[in-house]
Amino acid sequence: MPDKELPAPAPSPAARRSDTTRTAILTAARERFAADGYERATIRSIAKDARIDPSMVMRYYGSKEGLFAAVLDVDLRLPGPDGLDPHEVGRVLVGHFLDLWEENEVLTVLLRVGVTNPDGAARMQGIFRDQLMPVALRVCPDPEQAPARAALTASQVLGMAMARYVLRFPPAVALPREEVVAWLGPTVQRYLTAPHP
Amino acid sequence: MPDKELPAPAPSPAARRSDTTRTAILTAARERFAADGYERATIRSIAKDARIDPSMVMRYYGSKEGLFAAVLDVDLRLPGPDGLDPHEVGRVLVGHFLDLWEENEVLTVLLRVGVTNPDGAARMQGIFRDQLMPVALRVCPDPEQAPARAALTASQVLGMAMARYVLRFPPAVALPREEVVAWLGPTVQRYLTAPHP
DNA sequence: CCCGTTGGTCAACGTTTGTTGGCCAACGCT
DNA sequence: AGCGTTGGCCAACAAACGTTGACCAACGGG
Repeated sequence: MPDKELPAPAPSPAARRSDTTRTAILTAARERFAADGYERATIRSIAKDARIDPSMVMRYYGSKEGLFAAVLDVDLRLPGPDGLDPHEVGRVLVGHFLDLWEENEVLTVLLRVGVTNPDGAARMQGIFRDQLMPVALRVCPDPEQAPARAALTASQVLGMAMARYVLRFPPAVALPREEVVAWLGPTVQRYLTAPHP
Repeated sequence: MPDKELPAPAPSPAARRSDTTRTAILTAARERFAADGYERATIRSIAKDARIDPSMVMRYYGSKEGLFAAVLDVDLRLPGPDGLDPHEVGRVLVGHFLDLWEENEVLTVLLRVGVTNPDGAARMQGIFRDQLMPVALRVCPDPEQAPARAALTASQVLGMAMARYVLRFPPAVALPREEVVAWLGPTVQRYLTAPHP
């Protein structure tokens, strides 16, 4: 038998018996990547958290980078054209991002790895371009300014996430959610809709 | 590592014959740490950049963490009580931070490592607390709100630095300096001096 | 001139990393 | 029952890392 039949019995998204293990790995990886960043999160530690053998990670995700890519499938679920009151877009966006950041650690992973790893930075650029820019295009007065205004918005949102969830500056952590919205909402509102200063 | 008896012939800042090598190491380390982050910047690669032997790094800085600590001696040189027009503090601070960020890579190192490494985050908190908070205390109306207002300021400044110098979002990089000041200046001004919303 | 001090190189160490292949147990069809 | 397929573990690999200590070369005061 010179020809080896590859395992490949279920290339389709059928339910596999190993799905529980797969998601256990994914969950542990998300936590480890969020806590330690890309380089310090080792496959061995992820495997230990998931209570399986390190070699299983390789089997199911090919490599550390493959696992990382699987973790980083992020959908910001930004509001569509409806539900976007142009007068409230600032507060709405800030609140939405706070929700996202506290709902799970994916965004922390993204930020931590985007800062460390060039591939992570590229992925972050992609998410910014594909998900935040359209919102800016919809609400800002001059479409030509949309990229700049989206970038300004991103800078403020990312900065607060940084101070609050990654660096954990005590005053930023202590700030109640509604107060963050009250401060940052008008800023984002201005970045997106105010006339060019 | 308290105080071991180093060869210590010149514990005082006297001129040593090896100073050129020492600064060569420090320069190479700053660039490598800025480009690669703490974990990926290896002592071997730093030594190769400085064209010396890896063991010299150990000799002069004790360990990788020692070298890292030597790199991270950051003085933001924020303006003192004089030269702080309360009506212009926003624009002044934003401009000053842009200067700092473009003058050398130390702040990029700090941010990159602050995000990855817990010690780096601690150091960043220290710089924030010791250097930015006093400014907020001086210009903001209610001293009790100073920490929160300083944190808000830090979030916006850090976020822009992130988007522009670390993640390199194209629209953020393309923004001319004066436009960044025009957009972010009023924001910081409001965070520091406007009445609580 | 001699010799202690300093600047620097070389080769090796022990660990940890991502990754691989072989082996065994449980399943599910016929 | 029989047997191929799948899920999982174990032991090992090579490479790269931080770190160490032995060794040599040049300097400089007595």
